[in-house]
Amino acid sequence: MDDPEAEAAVPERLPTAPPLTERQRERRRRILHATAQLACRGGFEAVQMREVAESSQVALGTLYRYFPSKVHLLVATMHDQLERLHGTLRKSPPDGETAGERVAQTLMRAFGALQREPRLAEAMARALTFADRSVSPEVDQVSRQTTAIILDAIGGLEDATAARLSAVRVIEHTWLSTLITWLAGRASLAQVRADIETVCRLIDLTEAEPGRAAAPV
Amino acid sequence: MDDPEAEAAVPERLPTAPPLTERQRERRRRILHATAQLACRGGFEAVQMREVAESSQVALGTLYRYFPSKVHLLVATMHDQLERLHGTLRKSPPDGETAGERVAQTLMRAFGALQREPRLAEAMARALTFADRSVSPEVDQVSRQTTAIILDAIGGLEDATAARLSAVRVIEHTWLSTLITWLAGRASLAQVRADIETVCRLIDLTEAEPGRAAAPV
DNA sequence: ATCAAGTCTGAAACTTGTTCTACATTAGCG
DNA sequence: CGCTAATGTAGAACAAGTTTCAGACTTGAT
Repeated sequence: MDDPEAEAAVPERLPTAPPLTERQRERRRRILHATAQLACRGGFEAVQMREVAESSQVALGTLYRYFPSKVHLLVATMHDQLERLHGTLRKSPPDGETAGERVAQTLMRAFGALQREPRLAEAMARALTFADRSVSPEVDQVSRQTTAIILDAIGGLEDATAARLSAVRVIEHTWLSTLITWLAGRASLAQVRADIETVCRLIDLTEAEPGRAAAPV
Repeated sequence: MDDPEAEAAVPERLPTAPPLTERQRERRRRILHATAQLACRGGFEAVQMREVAESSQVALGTLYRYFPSKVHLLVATMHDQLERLHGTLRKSPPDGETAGERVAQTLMRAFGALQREPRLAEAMARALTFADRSVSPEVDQVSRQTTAIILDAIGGLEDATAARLSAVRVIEHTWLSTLITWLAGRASLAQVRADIETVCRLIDLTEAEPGRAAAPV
């Protein structure tokens, strides 16, 4: 019936971006701000739709018009925060020797940033992994953002090989998982660091697209 | 306050296993069976506590005495299913050349098994990553099981080095994440396979512990 | 067999995500 | 301007996870 294996093709209605008026963009901003604030105080469960609506001075129905579910709301919040983070990261590029080291460095920096508001991070990360098919487009967006951050750290503007893209995906998975594991108190910071460094070695095992200099083992 | 960084120490009350009577074990079995059955039909959302209670002929309050939340229930179900799976896998060990190949082979086999009941897999996997601190002991149990499966595939009975353990954790994260991503329709089977194979290379980059071939403790 | 403690049951209540309804406001347009 | 469709509002209603409670049933020890 609706098994997976519908081969990942989910355009949905992201492309349909009806231009928002000023007041609407303002409302949206207020909502995301209220969400982040509530999340900072008490994580996922403190983000209650009625509270968000009240804090952002918007009716519950309106909140649902902007974000069709709590998960959508939190994934959008993650998108928002990641954008900020990506900007920050750009300003001080990693200085590792190999691409793998640079990626590890960048991810640990990102990790540090999220650590500063652990409850917000928890809310966003849990929403992200709890998301079902109906949130796929939005989750994909976040995923593309993460990919962009990693590719930035690798540095080369070249197209990556399939092997390298696979490595990037694996790194992404690992990054999110370790984050969640740490947030749930099931892993120490040392383990997180070790795992990030471990997985980032995969980058140095893959060649960049021909014509570029890369450092194999 | 209760930030993470309480340095991952979660004994909780798993050690306190009050011996169950026969009828109790029977009830528990019925509950897990009903859960799996409902999950097979409609995934996470079809597992409704009232339904589970009714299907397993147990009062709602009793269900909650056995499993303090829906997430606990589904994580326990995963534990149950993994036990079964581990048994199956043991019977036909992987035949790859390198440890990494064997691990990849085993994980793809496990993946195949879960694919057969995608909705059940979805329910269990989502519960697992959605779990918060209150479920840490149970999630850890599942994690240990997965680790055991991977170590089995590696084959050596030797203690693994820290580097290798880190690799195993990374593989675990990747395995779960790809599963979820596939279940949500955001990745193709080919990508799953590529990512599993990619991450399993990490195993062949790490040496097994020198000399000793016995279990300490 | 009996009693106390612990378990189970059925049903209602409570919480929070989500939906719906009836009405007010706004924005774009002829 | 004045209309109309879309958007926003307040609040009730609904759904499913979780809690609570009074009373019946088991169990284990005496």
